[in-house]
Amino acid sequence: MAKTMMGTVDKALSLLRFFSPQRAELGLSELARLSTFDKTTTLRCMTALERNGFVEQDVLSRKYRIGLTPLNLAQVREQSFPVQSVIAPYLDDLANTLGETAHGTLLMGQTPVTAAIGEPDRALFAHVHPSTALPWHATASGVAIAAYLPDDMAETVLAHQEMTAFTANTPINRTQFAQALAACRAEGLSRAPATFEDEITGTAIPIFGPATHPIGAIAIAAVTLRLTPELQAQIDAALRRAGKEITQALGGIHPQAMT
Amino acid sequence: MAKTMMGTVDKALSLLRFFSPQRAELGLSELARLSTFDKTTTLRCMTALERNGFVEQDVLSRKYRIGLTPLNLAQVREQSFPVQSVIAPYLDDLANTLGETAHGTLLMGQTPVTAAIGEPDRALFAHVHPSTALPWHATASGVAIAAYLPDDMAETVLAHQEMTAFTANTPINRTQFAQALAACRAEGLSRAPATFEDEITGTAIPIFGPATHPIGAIAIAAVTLRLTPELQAQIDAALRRAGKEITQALGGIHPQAMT
DNA sequence: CCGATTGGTAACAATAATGAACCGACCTTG
DNA sequence: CAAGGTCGGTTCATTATTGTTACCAATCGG
Repeated sequence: MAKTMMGTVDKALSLLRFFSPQRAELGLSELARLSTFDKTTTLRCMTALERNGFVEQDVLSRKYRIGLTPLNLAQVREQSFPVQSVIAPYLDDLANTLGETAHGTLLMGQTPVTAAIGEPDRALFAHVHPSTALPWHATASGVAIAAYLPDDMAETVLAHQEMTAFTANTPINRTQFAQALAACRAEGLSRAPATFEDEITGTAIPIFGPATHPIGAIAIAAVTLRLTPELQAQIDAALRRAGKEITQALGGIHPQAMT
Repeated sequence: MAKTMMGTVDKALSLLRFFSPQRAELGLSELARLSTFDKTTTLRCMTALERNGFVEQDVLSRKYRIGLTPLNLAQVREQSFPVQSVIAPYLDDLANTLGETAHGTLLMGQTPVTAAIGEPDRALFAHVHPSTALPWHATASGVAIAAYLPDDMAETVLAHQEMTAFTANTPINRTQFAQALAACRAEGLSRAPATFEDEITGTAIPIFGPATHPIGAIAIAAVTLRLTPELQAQIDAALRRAGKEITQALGGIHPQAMT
């Protein structure tokens, strides 16, 4: 019974999620395959999206790409309730002072997506793909958000999780994942030692919205090799401070669990 | 047969268009009234949009606002097929050299929306609302785009036009509007002498996409009082040049009508 | 305390979405 | 060059999704 009861608008909207900087253009059949929707269903959704400027079609290749309407919506959002522009300066600051990559992840619908990046001014640093969806279980940001998700949402989100192993350290079953969540709740901070990419250690802290729900997270993606205990301590402290300030700046409220 | 039957996804998507910087938050009933959709229809659409992060609901006031997903989509779009970031520098340049407000309008779905603004460095200049929909008939940008729209789209767009009079000069019937379109096609440039706001004279030139369709326009909103014939000539020349360059930079093609 | 809002729900008839089969066009590939 | 695989797009009977009317509970303002 819990098979597939997705409204048509949900289908249409979810199709947009398959576009990313890496996959900026998608054909009809391609899109239908990815979404597991029928081809005609996909077509109708895309034409509806096109009518409203959410996607546009290349005249020659007939491939689809994100349209211009989202630009408008994003501007409206940022002008009235800025989030990205609030987080960005903190990330730049973190990256500069810590010398490692800082990135902000926002919860978009049901998936965490990298929304802003701050890169340190040095030759070698972790490279984070911008505007790309992140796996819940394998990233520090994902765990940090999931750890504080309200129960109902946590279930719907974690239910159909893939738990694919990106590295040897990636948690691949519910037990390991639950451990990571518990550890995060205990410390108020999530740690991802090479769970997503080898050589990179993630540390993340959630950002809260006005309902004590997490709306995202900020994280440091540090090169494991040069991650001394001292640096880790600096990262932890800096993240805690920045997280608190950002949550406050956005008018958010920490759940009582965190002091 | 004005009873347009719209698909459900169209309804959901069109609901998003009612949000603007001026009206950043909207309640359910409010939204239902604006859209003329039924209340429960509106509710179902909004919850679907919320599920996917296109809107979010204020916990206290239960009002809706644009969500975070559009931020992601906008980033994906600009990273792969930049438009806004291409136009913006031209606008700044135009504003500086001409001393009047320059603004870029992009065709989003069926409506032209201000996407970028360049303001001159002086005390008095025309103020253009950012991220706001523009009327087709009353603005130089609207006319410039409409004049080069493919026939099928022109019909669907112009069919249900309101033609409200903003000033004494606003074209208020199809004949006057058609005249403006013809004038624009003849000159390759549209002129709006106080058709939208008194004291402001608009001049616009369309920007073309790869299919020789207009995808938007750039315009100068000049203070009529100081608009000498010499300045108008400068504006015309600067717009023609910038329009050509932007169209080219975006990989667009001018229709043969324009040389 | 009242009537008029608000957001949200339940139920059913009617409409609109669905997906298998089909099409023509365009590639490779044998 | 014809076979076999794509591709985007169309048609149409079946069926599930949608819109509608009605009803609730909670605010709001006087």
